[in-house]
Amino acid sequence: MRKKTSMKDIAAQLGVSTALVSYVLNDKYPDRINAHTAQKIRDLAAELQYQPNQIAKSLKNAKTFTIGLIIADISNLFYSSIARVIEDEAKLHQYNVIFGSADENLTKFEELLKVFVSRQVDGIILASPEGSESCFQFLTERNIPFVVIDRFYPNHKDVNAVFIDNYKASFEAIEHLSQQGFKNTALVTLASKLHHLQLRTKGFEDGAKQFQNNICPTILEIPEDILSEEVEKRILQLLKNRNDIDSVYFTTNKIAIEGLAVLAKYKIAVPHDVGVICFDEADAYKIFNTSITYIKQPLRQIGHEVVELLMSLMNGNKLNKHIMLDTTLVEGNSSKMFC
Amino acid sequence: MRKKTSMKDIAAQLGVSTALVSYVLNDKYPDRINAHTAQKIRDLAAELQYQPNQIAKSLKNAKTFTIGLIIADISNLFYSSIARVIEDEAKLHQYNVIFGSADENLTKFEELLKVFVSRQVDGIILASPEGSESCFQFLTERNIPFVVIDRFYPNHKDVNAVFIDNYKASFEAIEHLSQQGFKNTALVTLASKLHHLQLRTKGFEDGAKQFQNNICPTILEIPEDILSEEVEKRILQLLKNRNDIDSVYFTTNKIAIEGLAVLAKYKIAVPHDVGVICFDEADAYKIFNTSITYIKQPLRQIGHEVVELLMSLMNGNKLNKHIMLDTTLVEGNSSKMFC
DNA sequence: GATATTTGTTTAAACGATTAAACAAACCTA
DNA sequence: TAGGTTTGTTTAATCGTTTAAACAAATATC
Repeated sequence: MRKKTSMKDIAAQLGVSTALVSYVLNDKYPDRINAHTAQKIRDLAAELQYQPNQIAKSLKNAKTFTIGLIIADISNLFYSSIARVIEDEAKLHQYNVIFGSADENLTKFEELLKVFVSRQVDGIILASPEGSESCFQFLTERNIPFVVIDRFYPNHKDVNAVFIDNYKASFEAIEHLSQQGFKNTALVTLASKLHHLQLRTKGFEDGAKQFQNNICPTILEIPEDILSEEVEKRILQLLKNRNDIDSVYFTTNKIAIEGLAVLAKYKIAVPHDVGVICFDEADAYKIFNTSITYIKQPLRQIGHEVVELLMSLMNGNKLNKHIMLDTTLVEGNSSKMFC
Repeated sequence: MRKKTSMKDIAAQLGVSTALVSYVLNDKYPDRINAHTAQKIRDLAAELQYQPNQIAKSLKNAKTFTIGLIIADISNLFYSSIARVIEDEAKLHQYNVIFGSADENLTKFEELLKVFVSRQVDGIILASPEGSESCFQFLTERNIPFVVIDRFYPNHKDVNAVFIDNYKASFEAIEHLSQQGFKNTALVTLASKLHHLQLRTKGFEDGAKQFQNNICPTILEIPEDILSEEVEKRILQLLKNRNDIDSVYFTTNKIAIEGLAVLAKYKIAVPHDVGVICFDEADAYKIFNTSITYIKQPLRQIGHEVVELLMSLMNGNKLNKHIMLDTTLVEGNSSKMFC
């Protein structure tokens, strides 16, 4: 039940000032301080298991070594994987991460932002929800460095961001399907105005036009808050009643899982009855009776780039970077017509 | 680029003392302070978008409103779901969460613990790895409230913990399989000395004895750090070469996914060729061609109980609670012999 | 009208660290 | 031996809050 040791305690026990203790433990004037005294201080600090009070340090230095991370939902595999990488990368720079889930909800998001500002985080990484653009000004005014991940706001080109080439990923996905012989791909996506999702749709449309000669391809938009059974109904309708559609492209892993579940449940054979390509990885793919072709995001690289960029901003560099990374197409059998 | 507003700024602009500002903004002596002055202070605070410096508050009050969370790996669905619930529950009490992944690695774990102590977290929630028992004394000495989740250390009955009835869950899983007609269940589990996993094994053994008259049931232990192909080989060997085994019980969701993937890949029909029951939920189950029977942990309740318990400890209550919660068996077709 | 009470506000120390500046003693140096 | 330099350490202010205690002016009490 011992009280936590402070510099004061060490100083008092040795009859020196706290300044000296601070200098020694921070190796401040190594050639000035008496070696013997220094050793005594270090020994006592070790004996009392002194741990500096990071809060006091933060107050004095106006630096908390904390990064705030706001994501849609920590229990979504994509975001938790990103969170994991960011945690590791931050640790390399002695930074810690505090996090919050915003659930694509503007109010929650703004609440979190306020809390992070209150806690004097040195920087923020965020995947901000629809309509959150005003936060950019809020943070800029307060001089708080931040980087947007996953998303991109074309009206805010001044905002630093790390994201993937969503358009190209989609475009190439359709190119791939077409090369494999699929002539009419349908898109199943989230109903959302978020630019990165729009780009996935755009890439799909342009790909369909270019590679499948399809000016007006089928698009199914699933609203965010819809019930699982309703999703099932809509996807089933698309797949059962439309013989002209020979393949499907799911634009998020959540939707892909819903979709694959429907395929499994209604014994729609992949790729025989319908070809499949998905965005993002998922554990679930391992279990599907056909190996799944999917678009893989470079998670580790995203995490690395975003932390490096943020560190640079926190070091006072004025930057305006848009780091766009490439995805990889991991080929399974779900997109092979003749297999 | 405006500097952050402090109480000092507000006080200076209105020609009052910071004490008064503090009293007003914290509603400290509402019937003492001149209503007009109070309003002026509140107005200016709003106008300048004053956000209290939580760091300074923490230093003064010796309270950070921060909970440290150490889990094995934030990118594992079970832990990220728990993290999510804990985040939400903590928020209800105005607490924030800082987190770290320990990867079942003792050194990383101890590092994290030190960082959290440094940062003066008010309490810690941890799923501590094998061999980490000495941390309990470390935390107790420093008077830092903590609660263990998921795991239980029988040699440390003084430690507060929230966990599920692993033994019963396993025991009932075998009872269920036996009721459905399965006569010889094999266990596939992680090679680990962690007590909660041992209990899953014990429950299985006792269940096999009781319900299947099997004194020495088959157990396959998978080492933690093994390659995926090697896992596949071992599971395949078990399932293909042992005709006497009619069902399998996977004790973690990670292992279950590996196992189900093997079943899917080698067209081993479930439940026709082999019955299946799994521990923990997974998105992946949705996609399997048979609906999966699994043991569901009450995640929300675990998160709720652990935060409530920690809050109580942080309020100075001396408690010694072991909160054991029940799991639910979610019945799918994978464990129905005649389906 | 002297004293007590209430009302409204300020003063100053504290939390645990950091750090510029001051200081004292010991040691050159010419 | 006076003045300068070096060595080793302390003093005191500071970061942004909180809060007990002090204080002054206005009001109530007898």
